[in-house]
Amino acid sequence: MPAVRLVDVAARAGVSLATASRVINGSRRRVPAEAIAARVRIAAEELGYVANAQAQALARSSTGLIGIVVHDIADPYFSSIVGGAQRQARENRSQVLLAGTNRDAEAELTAVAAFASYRADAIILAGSRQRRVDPRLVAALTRYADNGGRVVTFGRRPIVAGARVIEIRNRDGARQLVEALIMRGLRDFVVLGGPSGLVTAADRVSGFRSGLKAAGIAPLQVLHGGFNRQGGYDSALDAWSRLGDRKGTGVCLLAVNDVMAQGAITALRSLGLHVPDDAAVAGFDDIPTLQDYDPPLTTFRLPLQHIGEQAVSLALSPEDGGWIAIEGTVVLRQSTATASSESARTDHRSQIAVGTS
Amino acid sequence: MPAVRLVDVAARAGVSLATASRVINGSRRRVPAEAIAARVRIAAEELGYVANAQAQALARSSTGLIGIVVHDIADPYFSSIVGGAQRQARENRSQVLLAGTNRDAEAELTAVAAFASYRADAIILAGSRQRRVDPRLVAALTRYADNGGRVVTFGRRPIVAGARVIEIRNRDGARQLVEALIMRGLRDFVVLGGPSGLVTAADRVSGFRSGLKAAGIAPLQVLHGGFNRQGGYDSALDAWSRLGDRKGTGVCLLAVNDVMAQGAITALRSLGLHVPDDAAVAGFDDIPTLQDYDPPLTTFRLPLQHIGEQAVSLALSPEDGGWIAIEGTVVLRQSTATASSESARTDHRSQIAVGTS
DNA sequence: TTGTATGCGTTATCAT
DNA sequence: ATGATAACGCATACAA
Repeated sequence: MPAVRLVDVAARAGVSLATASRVINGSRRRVPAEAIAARVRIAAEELGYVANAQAQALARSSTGLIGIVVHDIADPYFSSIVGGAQRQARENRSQVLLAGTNRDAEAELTAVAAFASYRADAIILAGSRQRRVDPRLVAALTRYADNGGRVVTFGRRPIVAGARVIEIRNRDGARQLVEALIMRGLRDFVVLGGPSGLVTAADRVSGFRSGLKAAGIAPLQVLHGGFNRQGGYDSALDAWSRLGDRKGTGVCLLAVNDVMAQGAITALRSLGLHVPDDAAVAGFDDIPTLQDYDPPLTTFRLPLQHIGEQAVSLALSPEDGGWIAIEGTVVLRQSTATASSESARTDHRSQIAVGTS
Repeated sequence: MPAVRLVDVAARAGVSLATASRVINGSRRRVPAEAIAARVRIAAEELGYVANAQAQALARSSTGLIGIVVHDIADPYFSSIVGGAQRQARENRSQVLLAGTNRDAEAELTAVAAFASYRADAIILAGSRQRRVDPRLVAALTRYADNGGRVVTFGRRPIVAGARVIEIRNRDGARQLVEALIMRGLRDFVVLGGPSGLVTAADRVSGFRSGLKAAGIAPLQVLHGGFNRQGGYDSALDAWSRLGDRKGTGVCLLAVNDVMAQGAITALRSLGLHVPDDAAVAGFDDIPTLQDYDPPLTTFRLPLQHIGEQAVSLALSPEDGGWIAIEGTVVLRQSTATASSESARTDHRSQIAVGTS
C-alpha cells in the first residue's frame, strides 16, 4: 500500500530525484549516462515503480487525458467513433475519458465540467446538439479553451472561438443519396426526420429536401421523432397510417440514420409489409452492424472509425482552429431495389457504391 | 490560461485557503458559517473556478477514476456493458477511463499499466481472457491491488487475490439454451465455438456439450474461429461444407455469441439458405441490435447494461473480494423455429422467454 | 552530466 | 470556526 515513489527509486539507485526523473522520463534529450540510467531503470523495475500520472500532470501541465462525450455509447454510430478515437489516443499515449449524456443537455454540461476539472488536454463533443446551444455549455467550453484546453466539436462551425471542428457533410450526403434513389426510379418519399431541433438530423432532412426539390419532387411527409430505433419505428407506423392510397406505389422511407431505418423496417414488418417490395427504406451512416442486416440497407456510408481517429488527431494538434471535412459515399443496396432495378430479391449481397468525389 | 486556483477564490472572498477548500468541498461536516460560505461560493462563481481534480487526487488519495478495459468497444456486447458502467459511474460522480485491446494481451497490459499510473480507484477487466493468464498481467494487477486499487474481473474466479468478480453463468446459460432447443425438437447441432482458448467461449461450448450429453446427443461438429461476426461467418461456411448429407435435416448452428450467429446467418444466406427453414441458428447475449434483426434470433439473454452497472458498483464497494453472479434467460425466437413448432414464418415478433430461476 | 530547490493546486493536520 | 502550513509525487530552472 505504500506506493513506491520516484524518490524511492532514486534512493535505491543512489542518484538524485532529478536524475531518476530524467531517466524514467526522457522528456528532453537530457539523458544521463547510460551506466547511471541503467541503475535507475533496474531499481525502478525491482521496486515495481509506477509513475503517478496525477503528480506528473500537476508538475507538467498536460494530463494525457482526452475527454469524449457522446449521446449513447451503446449506439453503433458512437461506439464506432469512440473505437477509432480510442485507437488514435493509444497511438499518442493518451487515455480516453468517456461520458454519455443520453441527449440530456444537463448531463452534457456536467460531463464537460468534469473533463475540465480533470484538466483533460482536449474535449471532444461527438454528439450533435440543438440548434440553440446552451449558453452555459458555451461558457464552460470558452473558459476551458481559454485555459489552454482544446475543444473539438462535430458540426458545421466551431461552437466556441478557436475550437476545432469535424464537419460531416450531412447535407451533401443526404442530397446525394436521394438523387441516387431518384435515379433508380423512386418518386414518392417520406422523410423520417428525427428530432427537429437536432442539427445533424435537420441537416440531413435539409439535404433530402434539396435533392427532391431539384428533381421537382415534394416529399409526401416529413415526420419527426426520436433519433433512435424507437423513433424510426414510431415514425414509420405513423407514416404508414397517414399514407392513405399512396400505399403500394413504391413509397420510399428516408430515415436520417441507420438505426431509425432499422426500426422503421421492423415496424413495416409488423404490419406484414416487405422491404423493398411494399416499401423502400434508406438509412444514413452505414453502421458496421449493417453487415449482417437483412434486407441489405441502402445508406450513406460514413467512415465512422476514421472520424474518431481524425477527431483525436485534431484534438492533439497544436494549432488552433483546425477543421476537417468528412466525406461519405452513397451505398445502394436491396432495401431500395425497385422492380425495374436489376436483381431485386436475387443477390442479397449486391451493393453499388456511388462515389462522391 | 492563468487557470483560476482556489487561492484566488479565497483571496477574493477574503478568507483563507483552508476555509475556501472547506466550503467548495464539504468533505467533512466542517461547514463554515453560512455567511462566509456564501461569499466563497460567489467568489468562485464570479471567477469561474474549476477545481483541479489532479491536485485533489494528489492531496486526497482517490482520483474518482474508474478504468474499464474491453476487447472492442464497437462490439454491441461491450458497448452495452460500458453504457451501463458509465451510467453507474455518473451516479457515483466518477469518471470512466476506457481502453480497447482488440484482444491483444500486450495492449491489455498497457491499458492496465496506464490505469494504474493514473491511480484509477478501480480497474474493471470486462473482456474474457485466455485460460492461461499472462503472468505480467497478474503481477501488474497484484501490485495495483496491493496499493489499494480495486480490481474487478469477469470470469469464474478472481484473477488476483482480493479481486472482485462478475460471474456470468455462461455454462449454465448455454446448457439451458440447448435444452430448450432439444425440447423444441432439434437434434442435430453444430457448435460455432469461437476461440478455443477464450474462457467465455470455452464455457459456453462446455455448456452446450453438457446439455447435449444429458440428452444423449453428440454434436455433429464443434468448430473454432474468431469471436466476432467474421468468425461466425467463416465457421458457418466451413460447417456447411463439411455437413455432407446431414444438410436439410434440421441442423441447428449454436454460436457462442450473437454477432457470430449473425455472421453465420449471413453466410448461410450467401449460400441461398434460409433460416430457420434450411437451418436453425442460435446466439448468445441478446445484444440490443437484435431488436431489429431478422430473422428474430434465438439467444440467451444477458442483462448487459445491468452487468456494467454491477461491475462499477462492485468496483466502488469498500469491501474486498465481492462476487456477483449474473443470471440470464433463454429467449426462443424464429431463428430456431421447427416445422412442428407453432407459427413458424407467421408472427415475426413471437418470442418465448423461458425463465431460469 | 548531476544535484538542489521550488512550484504545481489541494487537502488535511495542527494551532489559534 | 478559521487560519497557517506541511504533505501529496513529480518536473524543471538553476546551480554546481
